[in-house]
Amino acid sequence: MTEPGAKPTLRDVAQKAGVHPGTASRALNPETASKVNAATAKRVMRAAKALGYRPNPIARSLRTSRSHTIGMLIPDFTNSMFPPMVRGVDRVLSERDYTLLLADTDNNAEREERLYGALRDRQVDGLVIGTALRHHPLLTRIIADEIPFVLVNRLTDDHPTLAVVGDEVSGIRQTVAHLVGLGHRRIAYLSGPLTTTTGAGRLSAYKHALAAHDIGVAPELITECAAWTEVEGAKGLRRLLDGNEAGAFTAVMAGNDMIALGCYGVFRERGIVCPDDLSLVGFNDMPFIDHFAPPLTTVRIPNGDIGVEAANLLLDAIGSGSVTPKVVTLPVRFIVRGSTGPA
Amino acid sequence: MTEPGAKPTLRDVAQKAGVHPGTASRALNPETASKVNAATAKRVMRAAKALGYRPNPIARSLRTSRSHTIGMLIPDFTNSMFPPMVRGVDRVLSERDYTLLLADTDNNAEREERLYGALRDRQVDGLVIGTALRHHPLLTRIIADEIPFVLVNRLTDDHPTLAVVGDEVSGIRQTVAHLVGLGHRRIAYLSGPLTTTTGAGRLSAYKHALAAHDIGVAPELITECAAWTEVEGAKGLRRLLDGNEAGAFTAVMAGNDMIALGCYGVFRERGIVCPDDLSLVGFNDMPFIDHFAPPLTTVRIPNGDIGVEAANLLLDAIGSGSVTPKVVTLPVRFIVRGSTGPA
DNA sequence: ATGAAAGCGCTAACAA
DNA sequence: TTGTTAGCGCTTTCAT
Repeated sequence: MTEPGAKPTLRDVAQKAGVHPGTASRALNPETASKVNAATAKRVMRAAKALGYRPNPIARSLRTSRSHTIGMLIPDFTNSMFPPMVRGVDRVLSERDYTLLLADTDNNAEREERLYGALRDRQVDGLVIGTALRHHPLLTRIIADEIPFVLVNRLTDDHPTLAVVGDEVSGIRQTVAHLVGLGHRRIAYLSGPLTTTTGAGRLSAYKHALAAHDIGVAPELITECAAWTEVEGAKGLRRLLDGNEAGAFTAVMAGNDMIALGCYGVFRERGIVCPDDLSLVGFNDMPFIDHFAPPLTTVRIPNGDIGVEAANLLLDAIGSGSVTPKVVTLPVRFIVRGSTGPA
Repeated sequence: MTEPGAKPTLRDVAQKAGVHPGTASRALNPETASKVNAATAKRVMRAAKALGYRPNPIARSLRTSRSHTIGMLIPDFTNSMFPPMVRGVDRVLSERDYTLLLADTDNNAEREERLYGALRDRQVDGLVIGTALRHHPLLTRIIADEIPFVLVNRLTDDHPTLAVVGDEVSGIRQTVAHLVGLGHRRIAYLSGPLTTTTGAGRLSAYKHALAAHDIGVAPELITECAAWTEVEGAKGLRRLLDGNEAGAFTAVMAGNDMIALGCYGVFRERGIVCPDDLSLVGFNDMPFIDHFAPPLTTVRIPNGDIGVEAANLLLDAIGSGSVTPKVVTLPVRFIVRGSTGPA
C-alpha cells in the first residue's frame, strides 16, 4: 500500500477492492469495462471513489503513446482573430477530456519549428494550426510524422488537408454587391500579403465579383500591402491615392480590418471624409470596430465557431484513426455600418 | 535495437555509443553531464545527434514526476488583457524549455475546478492564475496540493502568495492628479465589481487620491458596476446621471476601459459631448482605444511584462524548490488623450 | 472473468 | 567513472 497521504494509485484501488491491478484498470476504463463482471466493476469504482483515485495521465500516455493532448500553433496571440478561435478549441477539448498545449510562433519560422518539436515530443495526439502559409514546409514534416492536424482560417497549396475556414468568397461578393448597389463602380482594393491564402483568395474573389457586375479590373486600383497591419494599410492607401488622380475611385475595400484601420489614419491626414469622399470596407469584424468613427462596414468571420468545428473534426479524425482531407467552409456575415455610403 | 524507422530511444543511443543507458542518460542531461567522462559524453552526444534522438518527456515525467509543463488559468481569453499576458508567459516558457497548458475558465467556478483537476492530474510543475478573486477557495486547494503558483493581475485576501500586478494605485493617483490639474473637483467613479481586488483596490485608490487633493468623497458620485462590461458601464453612468442633478460632476473615472466604452454609448444617447460636457478616463489601454472618438485617456497596464515576470518568478520558484510569497508591482503608464479636458 | 507478467522510456540509488 | 537494478503507474497480451 502506498503510504497514506500520497496520491492513491491503481494498485491501491485494486487492493482495496480485492482485485488485481489489471482488473481494476479494465473496470475503470469505459472501453474495457464490459470485459469485467458487473459486481466487481462496481466494487472497483466504489474503491476508486472512496480513495479519491485519479488516473495518472502520464503513466497512461507512456503505456499507450497517446497523450490526450492537442497542440495549437498560433502566429500571434494578440491578433484578435485568434483568441475566440483558441477559446472555441479549448471549450471542445475540455469537454471531450483533452488538454490544450498552446504555442505562439510570433510569425517566426524558426520558433515555429522549435515549438512544433516540443509539441511532437510531448506526443500531442493532434494539432490545430493557425499559421499556415500557401507554401509551408512545416506541414510536410507534420505529415511525415503522421500527426493528424487541422488548419484553421487558412489553407495551403501543397497538400490536401483538413481545414476549417470562413466563406471569404461570399464575404467579398456581398461587399462588392453592396458597394455596387450604392452606385460605386470604381472600387479600389488594398490587398493583404499574397503569400497567405487569405490574401490571395480575397483578391481573386474581388476580381471575380467585379466581373460579375461587368466592372473591369483596373490594376492601378489594386495594391498589395506588405503585412496585415495598420501601418502597411496606411502606406497602401497612400500609394493608391498618390498613384491615381483625384476621384479615380470612390470606394476602398481593405483586405482586413487592420488595413482598414490604417485608412482611417490617412483619412485624417489628408482631410478625407468617410464615407462622403470615400467609402471604406474592412474584413473580420474585429472587436469594437463598430465603435470607430465612422463605424466600419465589414465581414464577420465566425472565429469561435471555426475553433469549435476544427476541434471536433480533429478529435473525430483521431478517434476514427484516419484523417479524410476536406475543407469545411463556415458562413460569414456581411455587416453594413457607417463607413459606406452612396458614390 | 529498436527497429529502423521507429523513433530512437535512449537505449539505441547507448548501444550506438557503446555505453550503458544509464551513462547515456547522464551524458545527455546537462545537470549530470559533469559526472561522466568528457570523451564518453562526446561519444554519446554524437550518437544521439546521428540518430536524431529526442528524449521522451513523458517517460521522463513518469520517472521524475516533473512534467516541465506549466498550466495557466484564464477567465476569458477574449478579454484583451489576457492575450498579451499569455504571450509573455509563453515566450518565457518556451525559452526555458517548458510548455504551456492553457485553460479558459469562462468565469465559471465549476469549470475552473474541472480544468484545474485536469492540469493537476497532468502534473503541471506550476500554475499561472489569472482568475483570482479576493476570496477564492480554489487557491486553498492548490496550496494543499503543493503546486507552486503565481497570480497575475490580481491578488487574493486569503493567503500570502506570489503575484505580479500593475501599479494600480499609482495609475489612479496620476489620473486624479491630471483631472484636478484640469480644474475638476467633482469627479465621479464608476467602479468595477468589488469582489475583485482590482475593483476594490482601484476604488480605494480613488478615495485616497481625492483625499490627497483635499477633495471630499461624495458617495452619490460613486457606483458599482456589476461586471467589467460595456453594458454594465452604461447602466452605471445612467445611474450616476439620473441620481444627481445636472453638473453635479464634471469628470468620470471608469474602473476600466470596457466600462468607459459603455459611457461612450450613453454620451451618444444623451447628447453629451466629451470632453466638453464631461471628461472621461478609463483604465487598461485596450488595443485601439486610442482610435475612438474621442480617444480615451487611460492607464496602460504592462500586460506582456506581467506575463514575462510571472513566468520567470514561477520558474525560479520551481527551480529553487521553494516559493517565497511576494507581490511584484510593475509600473503603469498614464496616457493623456482627447477624452479629458478642462472642467 | 480474472490473474500474472511484461514493458512503455527514462532516471537515480547503489555497487563496483 | 560506469554498470546494474529497480521502478515511476499504467495497459494489455497471454494464461488460467
